[in-house]
Amino acid sequence: MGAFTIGEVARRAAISIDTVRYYERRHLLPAPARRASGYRQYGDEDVQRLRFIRRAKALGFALEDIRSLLDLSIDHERGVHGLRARTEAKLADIDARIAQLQKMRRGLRQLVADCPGSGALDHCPILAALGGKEPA
Amino acid sequence: MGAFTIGEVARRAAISIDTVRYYERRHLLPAPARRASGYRQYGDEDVQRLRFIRRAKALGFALEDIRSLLDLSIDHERGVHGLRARTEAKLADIDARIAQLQKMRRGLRQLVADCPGSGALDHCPILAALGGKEPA
DNA sequence: CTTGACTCTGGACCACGCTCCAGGGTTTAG
DNA sequence: CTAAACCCTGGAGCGTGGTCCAGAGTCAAG
Repeated sequence: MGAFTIGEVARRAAISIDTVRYYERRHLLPAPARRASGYRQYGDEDVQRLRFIRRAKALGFALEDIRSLLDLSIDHERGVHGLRARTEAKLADIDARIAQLQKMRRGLRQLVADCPGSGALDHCPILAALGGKEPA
Repeated sequence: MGAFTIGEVARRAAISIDTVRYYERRHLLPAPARRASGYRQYGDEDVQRLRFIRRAKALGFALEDIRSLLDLSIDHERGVHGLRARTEAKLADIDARIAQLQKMRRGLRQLVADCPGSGALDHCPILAALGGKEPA
């Protein structure tokens, strides 16, 4: 369906025009067809791809990671060479991220639970935990 | 009771000398006393402060956040409220990230399940999981 | 006194992920 | 036809969080 201008595709993907061109330069988005005038022409698949990028970015993936995720799906279309290994590597990466965040979360959760919400800062467990002693 | 040089304080806090000076420029660390020669002189409280910064950073706080946390510690009456609120906000942010990562993880799991290393699929589950439709 | 390790300043530079700008050309509504 | 709104390119600039460098001075050991 779509034969969108860059402005339309940007609006549909809820990102800026500059960002669309930036992603093209960074090869996260394939170079689109051009009109005779030089205007870029996009389709629905580009909107999908840009939304994918936006969501993955919101999950904390670097653009480079996202590019490899996208490459992964291209491999998928082409017939799956080494796809499983790469997918599992990505999965391990995600698990590590989750574990890291959960560790962080437990630390902060405990601090909030212990925090009286009032009183002298000298007794604040958050500061105590952050400023605590270390071995060596 | 130290009277540490920048090298010593950096080593004790497990960060680089350049980073110590960088934190000073960014006002995360007060400008230290100087020897007649101009050498910076640090004390134990600086080591503590640098360790605080390192820990807070590991918990996901931006340097700017950390600077306000440190500033808050000056305001003993109000400090705890602000600190607790900031910590809780950070916690909510972390929870959201975990939830989204788990969603993505499920998508990738599905991809692995659907694609055991050979054969072809006509649809990418990652795109399905993350590139899904949006309102408008 | 010499040597080597350390420190000083200021500024350049890096990666990341945009964001904006100038100075053009194009498209479209009235 | 005109004017507004859009698009093009290339490159500069920005915020974050550092890292590295030159060219100079300082300190401690032998």
